Amino acid sequence: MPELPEVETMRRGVLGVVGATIEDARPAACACRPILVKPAARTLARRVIGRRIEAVDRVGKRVVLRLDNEDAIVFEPRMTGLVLIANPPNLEHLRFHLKLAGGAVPDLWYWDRRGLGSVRLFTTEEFEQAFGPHKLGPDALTITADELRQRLRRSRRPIKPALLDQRVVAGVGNLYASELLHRAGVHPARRCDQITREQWRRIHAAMLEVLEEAIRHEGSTLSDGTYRNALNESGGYQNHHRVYDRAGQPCPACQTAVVRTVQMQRATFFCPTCQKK
DNA sequence: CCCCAGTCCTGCGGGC
DNA sequence: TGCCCGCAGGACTGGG
Repeated sequence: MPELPEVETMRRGVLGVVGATIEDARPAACACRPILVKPAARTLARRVIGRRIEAVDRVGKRVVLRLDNEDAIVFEPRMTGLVLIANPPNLEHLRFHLKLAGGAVPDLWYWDRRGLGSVRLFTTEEFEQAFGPHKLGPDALTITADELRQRLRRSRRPIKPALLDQRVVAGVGNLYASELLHRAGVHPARRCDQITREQWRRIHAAMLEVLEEAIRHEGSTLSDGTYRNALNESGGYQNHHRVYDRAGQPCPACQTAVVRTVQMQRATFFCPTCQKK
């Protein structure tokens, strides 16, 4: 479930690799089915060994290691992936190992229980192809209210699934979409083309507030316990959720029971009192 | 272009 | 108590 706050927390947690040189890069010695590594592990290793890590960035829900030849290693955690500089939750699902020298931290690991994530190496051209403006919208932390509105105001889609579209805005996932719409007081099924300017302003403000607050709490670790920060510690924002995974429990604002619905085959949570259709 | 269903994967919780 | 099915939702594919 890593969304923007969780991936940003991972990114901050591994900043110590900046300045390190890559000594080796290989799939971890585990018994599990291999994840997607592109190009193939041997080629990837040949191209990154000896390279210095210049920066750690985030693009949407991915962690990006910028190398000194302008190539980029991109970790995409999808549902259950973690970028770690400490012991992983278990050895069984350890997927990839970057052996480092000369940084402020030992080594960097990619762990992924379900294995839906990937480790990929991109040239600048390939990176632009994959994550350029035609593929990925502006980041949720930097998009303006007007930009968000312009991108959706003519769409007939309901607002909640629209916020999950990474071409519209990058970083929002299922959990924070429900949370931010509750804070904005907008019903998740409200059609984008029927949302007022004032509501767009509130949606944008709530998006920033929720994401920044979640980053301050180092993300949400749900009941399955999968998400951890780079040091394999739980996040804390799950204790501040107002609607997500709280069906039947009282809305913190008005005590009405939170409702669970399904949109686009995904669970949506909202308060029928605070979020009128 | 716009929108949506289906797909991958594993662990777990609910129901019987 | 044990087993099985369905669900969790990232991003991508293909079709209408």
